Amino acid sequence: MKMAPRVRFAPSPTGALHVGGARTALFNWLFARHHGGTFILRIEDTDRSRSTEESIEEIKAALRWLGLDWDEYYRETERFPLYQEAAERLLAQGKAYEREGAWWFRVPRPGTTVVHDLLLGDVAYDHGLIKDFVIRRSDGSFTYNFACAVDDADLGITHVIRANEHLNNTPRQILVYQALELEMPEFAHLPMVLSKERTKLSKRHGATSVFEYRDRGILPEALINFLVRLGWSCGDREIFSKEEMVALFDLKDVNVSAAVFDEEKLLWLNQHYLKAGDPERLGELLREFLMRQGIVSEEEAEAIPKAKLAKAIELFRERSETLVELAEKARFILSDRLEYDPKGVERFLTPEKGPLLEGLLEELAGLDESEFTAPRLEEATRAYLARAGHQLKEIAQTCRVALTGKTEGPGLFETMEVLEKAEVLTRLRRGLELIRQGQGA
RNA sequence: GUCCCCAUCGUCUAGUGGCCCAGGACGCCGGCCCUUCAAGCCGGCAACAGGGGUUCGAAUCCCCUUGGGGACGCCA
Repeated sequence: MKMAPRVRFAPSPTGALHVGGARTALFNWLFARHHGGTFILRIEDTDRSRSTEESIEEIKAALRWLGLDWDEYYRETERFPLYQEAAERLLAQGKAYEREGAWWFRVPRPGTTVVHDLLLGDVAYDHGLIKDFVIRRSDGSFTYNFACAVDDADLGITHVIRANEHLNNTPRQILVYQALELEMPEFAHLPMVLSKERTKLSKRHGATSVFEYRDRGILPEALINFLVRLGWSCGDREIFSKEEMVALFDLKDVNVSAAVFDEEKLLWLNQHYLKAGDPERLGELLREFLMRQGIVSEEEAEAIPKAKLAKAIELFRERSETLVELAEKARFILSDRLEYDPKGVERFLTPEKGPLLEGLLEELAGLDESEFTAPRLEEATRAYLARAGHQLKEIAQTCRVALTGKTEGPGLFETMEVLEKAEVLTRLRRGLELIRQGQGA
């Protein structure tokens, strides 16, 4: 029986959590959860000049938003004595030396260090190519390659799962383990996530931070599902709930070549989760989104009935890829301030449609409020149209523009249902008014 | 420049020597449905980087070339 694994995600708090880091965190989290192990969040803030408290909080918030919970939490700046003791030991043993105030690790030469990578196999490094490196800066702080190895050993990390860009650091860390006679973890270097320009992800290439995607209306479950497929696969499957990922995830199904972050596919997944999710829950996400983006005030957002938001989700999720789009499309039901599409008005609110629209208005006015359900509305409308000798398609768009200001949207009768009787009559009358104005002009 | 990693449709990938004149998904194109836009359904286009080996047989193994990416800090 193997020991339960202990893995860590070790970001440096020098900025927002970006999607590449999120992917690394996800793989570590999945590995831990799949094997019933421990997932540790360790903040690598040994570079005090570049680390900020804001970044730490944002990274934690982003991980929580993604649903990646950690079991243990550490900050390297709080573990100073550990590094100090280890560094002094190396100095005393002559495995490190001081020069110009900094402490340097003495790389044994000649020699070779082989990284036994779980994904890549053996990778050999000639010590002739590895320069001595600083372990303790002249200001007394410790460097990454040193603190990282000491920490991983001290925390009993069993598997170091990190991005491929760290592969070349690994021999140095192995040297530290050996010099300190520490037990070594397994290593697994993940393929990089590349921008669509095929370069390392950075702020230069548009949205890269997790929260930027959130603010662009991406659902956390969509982002997680998208990220897990960057380097991991399970036959032909594309859709995975978090529980399914945990059950299915295995390092042996992780590949080794870099993956490009394809936003089109993210958008498709996002719409998938929009369509598949519980309307009430998504409705609440929409409420938060409306608030956070300042689309409506906090008071307004809180005043919107739960049922109405759920209805907005149901009506618009088949025609929206993101919450941004959905919020925009659903505006006409969340607010009575209509914005008419000029082209739609010009094309459909025309004089010859007047009489038919007016007739429909009268017909609907005769209906009881309780009859404002999509099926009943359709029945009544079709009956009226049949009597008048017209077809639905002759009036549908006119009606839609009057009700929503737009030429596209959900089914006409569903739209009427969600608007309810009073609002439908008001807007239809306003539409008639616009027709008359158009005539006069 | 040096070192390291990688190489299947535009993109994410399946494939682990014969089941592959290469499968799925996104995107794209066409059709159906239809009160609009979508969604859905059906169909289509599209790849084993090149060259050498190994083998009865290579997308799968080896070598070279080319291409891509990453690392070369008292950053992580």
